[in-house]
Amino acid sequence: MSIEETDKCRAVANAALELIAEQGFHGTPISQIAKHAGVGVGSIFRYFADKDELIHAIHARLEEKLHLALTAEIGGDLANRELFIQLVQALVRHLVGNPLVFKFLEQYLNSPYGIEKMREKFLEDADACLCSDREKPFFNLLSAGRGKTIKDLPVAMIHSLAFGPVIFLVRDILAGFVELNDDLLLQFGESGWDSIKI
Amino acid sequence: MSIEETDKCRAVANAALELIAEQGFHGTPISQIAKHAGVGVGSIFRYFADKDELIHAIHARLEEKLHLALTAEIGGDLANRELFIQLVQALVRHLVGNPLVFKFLEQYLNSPYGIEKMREKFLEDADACLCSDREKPFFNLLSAGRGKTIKDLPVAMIHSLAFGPVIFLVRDILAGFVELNDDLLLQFGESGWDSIKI
DNA sequence: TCCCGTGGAGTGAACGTTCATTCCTTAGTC
DNA sequence: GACTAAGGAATGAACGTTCACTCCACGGGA
Repeated sequence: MSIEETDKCRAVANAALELIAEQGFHGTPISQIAKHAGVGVGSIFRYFADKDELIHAIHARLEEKLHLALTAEIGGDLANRELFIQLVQALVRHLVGNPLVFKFLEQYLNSPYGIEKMREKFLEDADACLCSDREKPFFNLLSAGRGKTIKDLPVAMIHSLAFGPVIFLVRDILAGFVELNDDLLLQFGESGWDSIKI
Repeated sequence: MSIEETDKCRAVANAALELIAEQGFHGTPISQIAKHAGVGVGSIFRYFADKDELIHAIHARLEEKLHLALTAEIGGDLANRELFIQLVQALVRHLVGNPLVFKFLEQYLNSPYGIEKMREKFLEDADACLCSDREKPFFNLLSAGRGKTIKDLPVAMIHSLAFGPVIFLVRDILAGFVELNDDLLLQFGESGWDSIKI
């Protein structure tokens, strides 16, 4: 069942997102999700075949929202300094502004759930996606510039250089280890570009 | 009990490392670890108070080995292009050469186990360590160069720029998405430096 | 030399708990 | 009354942990 179909469905998904982001997949029993959503345990299994399906549905929704949030702000060729920096800024802002999303996705991508998803995606289209759906559109745009404005390295390496720092930075911001401001974020974006530009 | 005290103890730790790296903490029951180690279930609880203690002990051992592997190769001021590049190369090589170590540590640091460890460390010495023990010595060396050869950004940000790409790259290499050679690794190290150098 | 007593390492069946999932009951709507 | 949605107690599987037991190495007495 689609995650958006009913109010209860959304309530379950939101409750699950909140709890899982804080406690992890194995730390949040269905019963707790049900209570937090104000719903009976049995109802959850009316909306989702099992816990896995619930988790995958949440992931799909978050990926979609993230995608929309970024494509709304960014358009054009990322093999271009200013657009790349805008992308990095938008990505950091979105993730910092939605900590639950970040925490959930981080867990998802570091779990058997995400690993499998990632591998499926990789097999079906080796050039299009590496670590997650998250960067797919940007990934293509980045690889387009290889050898022109961007170093002629394997796409996965460009990807690591571009997005590795972003994930680490967001993690540290949410942990309270860094305080971000506009100027710092700009410098961070520029630094990322420095690592991949020719 | 120390992880090195007896052969059986080591056998348990090695079995646990192998299984947990592949299946995750929650995917590997004690019973399976016992079988894989050729040991009775009860014996494990003779060596380690509980499952958590076993996991922490493995983590401690891996951190120590990693630390030794890197300090053996690297000495001097990392706020210096060549040494920084050497560090990145050594780190990637060690992690790629010991996939189980990488997979275990990645899981550990993304779990409540590691998060707590990380926070403890941070509270006890806010400047010394951020994401894990892994980079502590290098972290200090990196922060020493801030404003001289390295950009004057918060230490955590330098940290993200320096190590974020490394972790992402190793993950992609182990997943089979990139094939590494000496030249590529060198270019990768140089790219990392480009992002943090003034 | 042999035998028996002792201590402690090693074991795994059994226990209690937790959890995902089921399924029967109830409430609501037409 | 018939039908569907919702609820939550019941269920059974899986897990971490315990504990009563086995086994072996060793030492001292005969």
